Amino acid sequence: MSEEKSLNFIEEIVEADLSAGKYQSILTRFPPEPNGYLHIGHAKSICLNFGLAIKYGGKTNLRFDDTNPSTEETEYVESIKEDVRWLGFEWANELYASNYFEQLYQFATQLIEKGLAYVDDSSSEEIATQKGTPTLAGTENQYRHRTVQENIELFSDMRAGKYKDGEKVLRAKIDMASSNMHMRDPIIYRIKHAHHHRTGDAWCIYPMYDFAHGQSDSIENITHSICTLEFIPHRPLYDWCIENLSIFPSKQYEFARLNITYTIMSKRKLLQLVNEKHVFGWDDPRMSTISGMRRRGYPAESIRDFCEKIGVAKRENLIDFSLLEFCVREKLNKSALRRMVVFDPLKIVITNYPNTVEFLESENNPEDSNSGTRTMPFSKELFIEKDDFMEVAPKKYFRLSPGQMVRLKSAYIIKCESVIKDAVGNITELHCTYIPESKSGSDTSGINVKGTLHWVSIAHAINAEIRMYDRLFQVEDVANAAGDFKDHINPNSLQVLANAYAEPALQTDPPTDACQFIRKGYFILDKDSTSTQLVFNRTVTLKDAWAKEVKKA
RNA sequence: UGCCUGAUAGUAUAAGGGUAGUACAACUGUUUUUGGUACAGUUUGUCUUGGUUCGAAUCCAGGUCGGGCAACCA
Repeated sequence: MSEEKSLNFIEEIVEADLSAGKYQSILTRFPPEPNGYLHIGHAKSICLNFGLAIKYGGKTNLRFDDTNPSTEETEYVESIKEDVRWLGFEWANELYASNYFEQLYQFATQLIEKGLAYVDDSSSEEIATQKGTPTLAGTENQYRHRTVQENIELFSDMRAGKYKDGEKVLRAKIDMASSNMHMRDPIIYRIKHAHHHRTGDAWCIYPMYDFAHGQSDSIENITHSICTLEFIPHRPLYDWCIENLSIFPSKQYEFARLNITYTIMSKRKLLQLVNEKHVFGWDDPRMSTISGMRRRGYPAESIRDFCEKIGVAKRENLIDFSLLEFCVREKLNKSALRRMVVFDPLKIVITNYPNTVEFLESENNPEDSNSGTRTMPFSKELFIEKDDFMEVAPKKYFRLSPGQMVRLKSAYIIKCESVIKDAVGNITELHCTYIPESKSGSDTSGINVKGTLHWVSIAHAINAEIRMYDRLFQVEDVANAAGDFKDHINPNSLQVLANAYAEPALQTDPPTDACQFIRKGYFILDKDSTSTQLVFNRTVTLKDAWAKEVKKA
């Protein structure tokens, strides 16, 4: 039982319960409301719930918390299932709180019969007023003293559709003076003449979260019901319902939700970004949604690894976005195919190279000896990156400049002989010479150069559109920044490069996973690609020590 | 001026009365046909005041600061 990695507080609880014989095995659940797409915060919960079951030999249910028909849709159910599966998890049962509507109705009736629930005719404003404030006790109203029989009939009439929305509610009769606001006779059923995505028009009353969640856990025999910190004040009510209904005692445990710098983690705000067209959709690669990250090229393994690294605790946290990027790079460095793409071209002519084409071999991934090689056409006229040449080079600049030599990756060492300019003095091309005996793999030149550049043969290059993403927000702590969160949107979060020049392998053999454009970063083919136009999303840049050096100067 | 929570490097997370450790970030080097990777190293920390103890991040008491709670949302 003593592993190297220390346990988080929930794992400790589970191990204690198991070793005390409280449970033979554990059952957890992931309970999203189908009113939006899943985001990286949900991934933390998914990894926790499913991870616990895997680690301790239990099971996990996927349960849709669909008790509010006005916000929920089947589209969301489908996306949630896709995202959980993509993350690499399989649920034991696909369930819905709406499966239990009849059972929940019976539970409510039982409470009424025990004198623990009553129908209240007050308006929502009246109920709010009577509730008091955190420092002022609430007051009881006349409806609280209705008889059991009267309540049974009224509740039955509510179900039968005799009342309009808001006319009546069912409340638990607990304590209007409780220091916990949630215990001041919480509403447990409301009237909503709305179409439900699963039960259709069968119901016009719907249970509130507090009367559905715990009971659903209990019905499923969930042993450990894990949720976020804001539900701590609900726990006494969760336990109250289970106790007064005498049903299976599921237990609720709370952990701190995930926050990441420069991003938002709220379904409501994410929906706003989509509706107000600040992004192109739920799966926009800049979004913190699972689908956005998938489209961006983040591997599921990286997201799981990230969730493992951030840990589980009760303290509020704000995780550096760079940790997520680290996880992505760490995985992709090992698995991504290497390719060459020139973003901003500068033509070079190798004056002493014949008018022929040579196919040079280049490794697909130096980190993976099983990844093999590919060939790249090499010719007299090439493109290199404009950034990789400076007419007047500063100290420690290892790239090309007049009279200097560099290696072209997997090809030859070249020397810049002259700079060709147009009438206004713009550099139009470079004339270089190559060292024939410096060919990669059979270099006998004895020359050592500091810089290695990526390149493409102009005649063979194919066109590609590159979409480069940056953080969506400009402030670290978006949720707590002053003003509206939309004031902090980064106006440059997307830069599109319409004409990049890619090596032919990218077209003849399009990669399905993210690949590395050497010296540029990791990129993945986007679904917007067509047979004639490749479109790539930048997943993440490479670390760039030179950029840092330049910044310092 | 209520109730509930929490506080360990810049950010997270361990140490459960006995060496404050790990990861990311930052910074130095070494290696390198990616200024990538890999490797080696450096910097930075127990909110505060008392108490118990041979010994406290850990136990006790007070304070300070942060978060949550008054939706017919979840």
